[in-house]
Amino acid sequence: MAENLPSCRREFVETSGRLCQRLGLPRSTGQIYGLLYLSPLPLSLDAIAMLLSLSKASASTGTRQLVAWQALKQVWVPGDRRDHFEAIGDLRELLRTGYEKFFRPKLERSVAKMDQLLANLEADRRSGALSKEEHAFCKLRLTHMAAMQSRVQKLLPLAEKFL
Amino acid sequence: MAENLPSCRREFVETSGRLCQRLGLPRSTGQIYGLLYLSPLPLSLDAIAMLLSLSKASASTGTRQLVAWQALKQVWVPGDRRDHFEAIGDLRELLRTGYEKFFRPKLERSVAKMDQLLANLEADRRSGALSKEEHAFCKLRLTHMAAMQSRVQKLLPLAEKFL
DNA sequence: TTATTTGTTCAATCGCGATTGAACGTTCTG
DNA sequence: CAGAACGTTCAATCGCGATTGAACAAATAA
Repeated sequence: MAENLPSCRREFVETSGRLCQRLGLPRSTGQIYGLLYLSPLPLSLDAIAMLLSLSKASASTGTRQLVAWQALKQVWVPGDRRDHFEAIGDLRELLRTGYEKFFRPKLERSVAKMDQLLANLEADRRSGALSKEEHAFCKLRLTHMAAMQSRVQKLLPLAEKFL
Repeated sequence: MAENLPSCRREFVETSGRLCQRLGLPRSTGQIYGLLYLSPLPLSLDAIAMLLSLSKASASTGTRQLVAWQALKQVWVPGDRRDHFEAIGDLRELLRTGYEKFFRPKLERSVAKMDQLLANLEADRRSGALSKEEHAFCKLRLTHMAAMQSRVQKLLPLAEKFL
């Protein structure tokens, strides 16, 4: 990022990059979205790579990821055969699809996992690997956790409406 | 983790370890909490390290972290001068303090950052680094984001009550 | 056709933070 | 007192995933 971006945009790129990093996503992805979120004009891959001092490879994978998340859209710029990208500014919708594509599947798998754990618990009891007391204790804790899980599952759709 | 844990507990350790890993926390931390969450008896540092095949150093730092988050408590076991640890089973409270200690400070800093960005925006406008149109566009987007931020800030305390 | 531009893919590298082993201070024990 | 048990700290290492450079395919231009 050695380039001629206004300082507020440079700072925003840095911030959004770090945010993504904290969330466990590639920093470059956040930088790309940050760059385009404050860009009045759509930018080409080359421009993105140059403005952010990223390799073309990173820019390519990053943009495709972001398009898949519907955080960017590709726009056609007359007289230029390169793809151009612009940010989709609707953050609410972005959160919604993020939840759908990211959190929800994970939550559902965690619920399935919990079922599996509870089944395993009974199997261990039958095989004698767990004493009666140990079994009772684990069952209590696991069911408590399962209850919390389902509360979270119910909460998120509500949160979506609230935002 | 080469040890004599019942398979359901071994699996739970693995799962909670991976969960923490996904959340950007040390895997060992999740493993420790998972081990103790399903342990009817408090365990010593040595026992934790052995059962999880972790170094004493990891066990030490992990347990202290978890104690700081009020996810574990230290209990005294008569006739043993080692510290013993047991999990605090109240997950709701755990989430609450996690929010207080982890999310809230981060949110507040992000709000401060947003103010700074908006100030920077005006400075760039005055210095001529931003054209009138660019300034207007960025301001629109940033204020939109600020609004979303404050909605999230209002949501989280409500979510806490819901759970 | 050949040369150029554009974007993707993939093995290799790099950076960052978790993990470790060793050295340390402290507290207990004999 | 010396020696052992226990926990912590810290520099060094290790693992994992982001990032890259190069090779590639596809589309366009000359």
